[in-house]
Amino acid sequence: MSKQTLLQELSSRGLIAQMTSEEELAQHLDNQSVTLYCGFDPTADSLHIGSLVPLLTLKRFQQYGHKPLALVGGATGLIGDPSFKAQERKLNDDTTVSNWVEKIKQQVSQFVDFDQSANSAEVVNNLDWTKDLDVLTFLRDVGKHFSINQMIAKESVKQRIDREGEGISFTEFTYMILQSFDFQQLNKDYGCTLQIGGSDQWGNITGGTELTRRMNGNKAFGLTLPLITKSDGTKFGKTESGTIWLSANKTSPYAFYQFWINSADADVYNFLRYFTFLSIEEIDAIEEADKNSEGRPQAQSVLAKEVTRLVHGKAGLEAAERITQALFSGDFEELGEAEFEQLAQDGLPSANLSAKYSQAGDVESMLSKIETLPLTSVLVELDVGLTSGKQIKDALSRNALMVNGKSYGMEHNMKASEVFSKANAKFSSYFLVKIGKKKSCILSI
RNA sequence: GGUGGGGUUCCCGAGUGGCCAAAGGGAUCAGACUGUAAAUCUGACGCGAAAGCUUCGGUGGUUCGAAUCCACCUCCCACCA
Repeated sequence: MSKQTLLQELSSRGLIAQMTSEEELAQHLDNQSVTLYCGFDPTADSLHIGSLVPLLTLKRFQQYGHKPLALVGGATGLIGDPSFKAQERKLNDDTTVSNWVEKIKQQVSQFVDFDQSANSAEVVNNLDWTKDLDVLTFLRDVGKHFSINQMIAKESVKQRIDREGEGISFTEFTYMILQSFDFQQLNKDYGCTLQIGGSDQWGNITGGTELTRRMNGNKAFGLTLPLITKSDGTKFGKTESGTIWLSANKTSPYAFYQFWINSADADVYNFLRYFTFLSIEEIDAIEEADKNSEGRPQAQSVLAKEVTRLVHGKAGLEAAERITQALFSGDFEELGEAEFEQLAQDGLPSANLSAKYSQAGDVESMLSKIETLPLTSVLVELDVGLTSGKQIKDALSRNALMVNGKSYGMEHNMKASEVFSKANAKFSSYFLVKIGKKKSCILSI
């Protein structure tokens, strides 16, 4: 690793949005191993790729010898962060949240090292120090340090307050105080002097540095990461099938890999800087090479490969590549019988027709059953990632429904039994169904 | 508690008695062109293969006919107390 400082590296990756007292922070980080933290609130049973940048940044700090604390918001998750949210959010009940906390703890753990060395990472839960805090103590010892005037002036809640037709509850308004209290607490217990987070967290973070100064008399720092944006202005991290999650149960490694491979040219080099540990030089080299070559850039596949490996490991990456290879680079004719099984296991949606449409599970009665059904409803009922008959109808009307390489049109809609006949099946039992270019599934009979 | 303003299909947002499954925009999907890009063009976008069916916070009512009018309820917001 070159003799660049951490802050220089972060900045050349475009990973710094704002920081408190830059000069002092640079010194602080150069002179010693610093304990820093970043919070992750449990708003679902998994984190999504929006949390990936802070997670990886924690690791970058650790690589430079600093000690990361990953805070899971068992307490703050019960309240809900109002920062830059247009609307008041629904409260989740405490058993749900504590379930989520457990899952997220695990997830967070895979991104930092717990090697027990001096800068070994730790996971903490802010419920541990807030659950026994009583209201009066909180109001007297903590609340007294906050000025409402300042709080309502913060950009993160200002638009909520100003916006016609919306308001903010005291509960959410207090979120900032809780998060500030976390920082102060970690400062006291772990000597934590730096908090990082998304740029939407700036207000909450500076609240924490202030409180730490007032309550503990210690200097603390904050650093925020940029909001990841896409060149076309649409929201990063969402696709038609919804959010891209880090959990393999919610977003398969294959789908995850596909998400990255579909990055726009205008974004992909930035994403390489944000989401991978490739050096700046390597990334620049890729960009240069792509510029000089005709046709398809290699950046997307490098990105997909790197990030998928980070999140889903080697096995997950291999599965994703196997499916991608089978579906996109030419002919599936070369797939062997075992590979059909493998694709289903690797995360391509799959279903068994006989099991669904025949009580005895035999092919004959299945075929006679689907004889009367339109393809559109068969494919939807099989629950292989096709949510609406409209999608299929649309594909049929353009002959874009491919079953084992053969395309079908609207005239086949009432001929499901013909399409899925034994004669058409690969190895007498498999169908690779493609709807359009990018949606596929495996059916067996 | 009072006064006023609101709740429309994923989101924003038109629509104030029939021509409304409901304008427009965004997002999304598909096709053509491509590189599983971008841009552009085309189509879809409540459910349904279709005939048709179900919607405009809820329940009742007026009417031949209601997202639109009336009553009550409910939730949200602002201001006042």
